[in-house]
Order: sequence, then C-alpha cells, then structure tokens
Amino acid sequence: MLRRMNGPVTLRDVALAAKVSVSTASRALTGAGLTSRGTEQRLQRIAAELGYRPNTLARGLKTRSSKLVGLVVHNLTNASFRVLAEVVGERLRAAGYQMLLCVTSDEPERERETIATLTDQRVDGLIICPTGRNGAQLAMLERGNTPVVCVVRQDPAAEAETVLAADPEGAYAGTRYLLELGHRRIGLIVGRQETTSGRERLSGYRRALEEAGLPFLAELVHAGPYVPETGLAGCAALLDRPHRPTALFVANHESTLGVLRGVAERGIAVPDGLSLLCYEDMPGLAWQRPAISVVDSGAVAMAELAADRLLQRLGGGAGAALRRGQEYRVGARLIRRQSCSPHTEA
Amino acid sequence: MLRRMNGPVTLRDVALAAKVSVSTASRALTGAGLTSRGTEQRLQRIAAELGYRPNTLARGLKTRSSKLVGLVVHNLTNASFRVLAEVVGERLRAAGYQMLLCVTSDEPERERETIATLTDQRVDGLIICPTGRNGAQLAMLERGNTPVVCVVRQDPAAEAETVLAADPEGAYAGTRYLLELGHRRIGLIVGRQETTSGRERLSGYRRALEEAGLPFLAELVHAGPYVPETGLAGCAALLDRPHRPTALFVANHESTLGVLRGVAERGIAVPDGLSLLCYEDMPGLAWQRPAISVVDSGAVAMAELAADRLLQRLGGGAGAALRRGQEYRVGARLIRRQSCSPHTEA
DNA sequence: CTGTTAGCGCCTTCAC
DNA sequence: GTGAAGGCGCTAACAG
Repeated sequence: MLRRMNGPVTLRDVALAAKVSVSTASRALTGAGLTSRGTEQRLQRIAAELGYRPNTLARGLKTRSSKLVGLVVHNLTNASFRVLAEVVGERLRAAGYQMLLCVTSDEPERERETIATLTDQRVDGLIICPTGRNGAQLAMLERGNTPVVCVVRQDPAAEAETVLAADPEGAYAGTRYLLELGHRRIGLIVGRQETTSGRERLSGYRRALEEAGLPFLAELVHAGPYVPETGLAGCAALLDRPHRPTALFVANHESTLGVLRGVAERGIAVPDGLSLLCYEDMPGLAWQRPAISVVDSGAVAMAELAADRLLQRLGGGAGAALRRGQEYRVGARLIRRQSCSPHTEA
Repeated sequence: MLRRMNGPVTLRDVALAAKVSVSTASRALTGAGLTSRGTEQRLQRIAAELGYRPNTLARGLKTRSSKLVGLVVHNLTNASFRVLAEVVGERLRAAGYQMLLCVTSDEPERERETIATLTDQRVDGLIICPTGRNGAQLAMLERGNTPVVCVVRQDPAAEAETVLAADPEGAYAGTRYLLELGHRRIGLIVGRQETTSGRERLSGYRRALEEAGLPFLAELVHAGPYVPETGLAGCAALLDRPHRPTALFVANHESTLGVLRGVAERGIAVPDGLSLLCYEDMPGLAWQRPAISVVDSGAVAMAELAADRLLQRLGGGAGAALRRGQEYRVGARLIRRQSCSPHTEA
C-alpha cells in the first residue's frame, strides 16, 4: 500500500490501493449510491486510511463549482458588516461553501477589482454591499449564472435581488417613540444624503413629524459621514444653542460614539437633560449606563435572509430562480432601554 | 471574432482569435517575456477586448497554487481579530492572494473541520489563532509545504512560526504606570488562567508589584472569560468592599464594557474616585468621556507581522524558510488618556 | 455495477 | 519565438 510519491493522496492512489478504476473510486466516494454497497464502504475505508482528501480545485474545474462564495463589504468596523460576516460565514459553512471576505472601503475602484478577482476565482455566488458604481459588472455575473445578492444598499444596474433594512419604517418608529414621550424638539444626526440609508432615515423622521403636525426644522438636523466625528460636530451644531432639542435621534452607530462624548463633555445628563435614541444596535450600547435605547436595524435578519436567498439560488431547487430586482426588507425593531424619558413641559 | 459558446472566455478563445497556439497565448499573457514583444502586446489587447480572465481553478490545478490563504479566528467581535481580518485581508489582496475567513468560536472540533476544509481548498498558506488542540493537523500542513503562521495564541505541536503580543511586558508596563501614579492597591480583572494571555497578563502584573515591593493580594484579582459579564462581576468582587482599590486594571476589552457599567452604576467617578486602565484598544474607548487609557496590545503590528511572515514564505525568496517554532513578539504600547490620575494619600 | 474514454482550462516540457 | 503534446485531479458520458 505504498504511494508512489509524496504530496497529497490522490483519487488515483485510492483506486490503485483498492484495485478499482478511478471512476469507481470517484463514484464510491461522492456517495451518490452509484456503486455497490460493498465497494462503497471498502473505498470509504481505504480512502480514510490513506488520508485521502478530494482536491477542490480539480473538482471545481470539472463541475464548474468552486464552492466559494464572495462576501464584499465596506469594512469590518460597522456592526452590520461584522454581523453579516459572522452570520453569512456560518450559514455558508453549514451548506458546504467557503466564504471569501473582501473589504472595499466603499471605493468603486476597489470594488471593481474585487469583483474581477472573485470572478476569476469562479465564486459560485456573491453577497455584496455595492458602492453603486459597478452594477454592470454585477449584472454580468448574474448573466453568467452566478447569483448575486445585494445587501444594505441597492444597485439598480446590478439587476440582482436586494436585502435592505426597513430604514424608513425604523426611523419613523424611532421618531414616533420620542414624540409619544412628549418630545417636540427632536434633533437628528443622520448619514450623508448621498446614501440610501441617509435619505431613508431622514424621510422616516420627517414623516413622523408631519403626522404629528410638527414642522420640519432644518436647524435640528445634522448630516455627515459615518464616523464618530459627525456625532461630535452634530452636538456642537444642535446642542450649543439657546432653545436646544429635548431629544436626539442619532441615526447610525458610528456617529453615536461622538455624540456620547459630546453629551458627556457638555455635562448633559441622559435621559433627564436629553433623551438619546440611536440607530443600529451594538454590544457597547447595551452596556453603557444609562443603557442606550436603539432602533435595531436588524442586521442579523438581513444576513440570514441574504444567505437564505443565495443558498436557495445555489441549491437550484424551488425558489432558485432569480427574482430580478426583487427587494426584501427586514423589519427594524425598537429596543427601549434607559436613555429616553418622557418630556413633561410646555 | 465570434466565440463558439457562451460561458467565460477561455485562453483557447483568445488563441483562436489571435491565430496563435494556446501555449503562445499563455506565455504572452503570463508575461514572463517568453514571447516576442509584438505578439505579447497583441495578445494582451485581444484578451482585453474579448474580456478574457484566467480561470484560477485551472491555473491552480496546474501550478499547485490556489492563491487562497486561510485566516482562522475565534470570532469577529474581539477587536484584535477584527483588525487581523482587515489588515491581513488587505495585505494578501495587495500580494495577489484572496482571504478565506473562517470563524471557529474557539471550539477544537470546529477548528478541525475548518483546517480540513482549507486543506481541501488547497490554500497556499494559513494564518490561525489556534485552539491548541489541532496542532498535529497544522504540522501536517507545514510538512505538506503549506506555510502556517499562528497568531495571538501558541500551539507547540503545530511547529509553526508564531506571532504573539508582548503580554507579560504590556501588563507589566500598565501596572507600573499605575504604580508610578502612586497607586498601591491595584485591582486586576483578567482572563481565564487557562489561556496564555490570561496567565501572561497576570504574571506581568505580579512582577510589577514585586518590583515595587508590594505583596500580591489574591483578593484584588478577579479572573473570568472574555465577556462583559466578567467585568461586571469583577466590579462586584473588587469594588464592593471597605478598603477598595484606588486603581483598576482591566486586562481585556470584552470585560471593559462590564466594568464601565459597574463603575457607573456605583456612581464612582473616573479618574478621581478610581483610576481605570484597560488592555487592548478599541475605537469606543477613545471616545468615552473620560477617555479610557489603555495598554494597546498591538493588534495591527501583529497582523502586519503575521502577514509579512506568511507572504515571505509564500514568496520563496529570502526569509522563505520555515523558522520552526520561531516566536515573534510585538510590543505593547501604553496610551495615556484621561482615566488615570495620581493617587495622593497615605 | 464497473471500466474506458474524454475532457474541464491552463501551464510546461519538448521539439522545431 | 512558437507549436504540439501531455497532464494537473477529478467527473461524466458511454459502453459493457
């Protein structure tokens, strides 16, 4: 039972040792039941003894399936992306796929390269938070029969299915919560209006105000990129004024860090001096004292859904067809903790 | 210039279009200068026009190199692992490799499976934070000429190079800093003593105390797993007592969250009522008010070094040889912010 | 149920 | 400098 060379044990080695043809060995080990019960077990045993492991590359070359799926996100700092990476990775693993994780920093050029490389690797599928500038390439992938699922952001040109957060509803629910607590001057710190989430969260806020018969005041809104500095600047813009808001809605967790600092530096007590509500949950917020109330954007659900859709399409069974442009929304959820209190004053 | 079928453009298509043999096309495109300047450029152009992209699987099958590298970590919550994923991913990408990210939850069985799968995928290399129970498999990889670099934790059986934090020195430096501020009763909340980092950070603390001529008091130490709850429990154990410590050293960032809450709930002012020093930096800590002083364990440097060593060994140039059992330590760094103040009292 | 034959797409001797 | 031929390890017809 000597092997002819060093290097990994190949199917040929197993076949040789078992005195059968390579194809029989293949059939026995892929276990589709295309061989007699006896040889199947015998080959399984011999393969195990020899420490045989199939070469995924060779198999993939033949079957046109690499068992690789790309996950493309902007970074790993954002809690949603982190959740995405963990959840999707786990789901894929359970289904026999491996995850190629790529970070684009939200730069179109990087994204372009990334998609190209993943294509070269012949990934079986792709889950991506698109920049919106490489939709054509994504559409090309779909056309080449490689399923693509967009998450968090949309890219119409990609013609792919998309899993989004219910941002308009989430922001509406959050604002509404503050209104029901009696707040009338509600500040909003929100993402750049060039992004979908930035726009949608602002619109949810506006709608809640309108329904409550309150005017929309631009002076109560501060928009900026998804970084802590935005929160800090927002505090300066909204809190350092005579008639300051009694509640502050911070529409992303990156800005929240800056707001926490801005509020602390001004010696403002939460929730007595200011009610604080944030968007997107992350571990740190529940551990703050007072614990920060949030609108959870549902990152886990988004990740699960994205994985579901991709796996279904990979599986080829029911629901495997591309639902072109189909848009899924996962619900946001208000989590009441300690940072918001009723406002009782004219 | 019609292609015979749908599906990706193959090298053969390019050769056909250029009226050269497949091998010439191959040589021209791999660009080793084995063909005439003219045909090389011509083929580059034609390939580009046709949108040719090499099939990594096929190439890998031949060259025995998948251009894939596995990164195996326990989770993506821990800041060091996150940094590892981002930095290593970027370094690999720049070097033409793709990263297969795998999460083991620190479970040996999961790790075993993961290593097996990565082996099947014929990864060119592996960076792993080992559980310590699958060293034999890792050693097997090395023997099969696949470089392995261990990070954060060691696994003697793996016989691999290892990049570690300088935990003994870091904990020593942190404790020493508090001592120099005049503190004499310094509490320590530290990781489980079954882990290397848990033991090493405790030992650094002890050494600093001894050097200062202070006794080691078990009552000032609380050990537990890397979760916020440990910090909360540690507060109960160390702060709810008559003669409480004047400074608290929290030796991992997971516990820090719990400590922040525990301290806030007790109405203890930082740093006046208690100096607080944490281990492992993360974005949130710098944004806290007061900003939390930390001993940065050097996750970025560890990631860089691990990537360096792996790429060197993959590159095959100088320094490509395995330095069996070689252990690298990256320095910890004290970052003074606002959470520690001098203790001035008998 | 099993063996034989043909590739998957690419690289790489070996000739010319 | 270029072409022809063989094979990486595996699977999938096609025969028997």
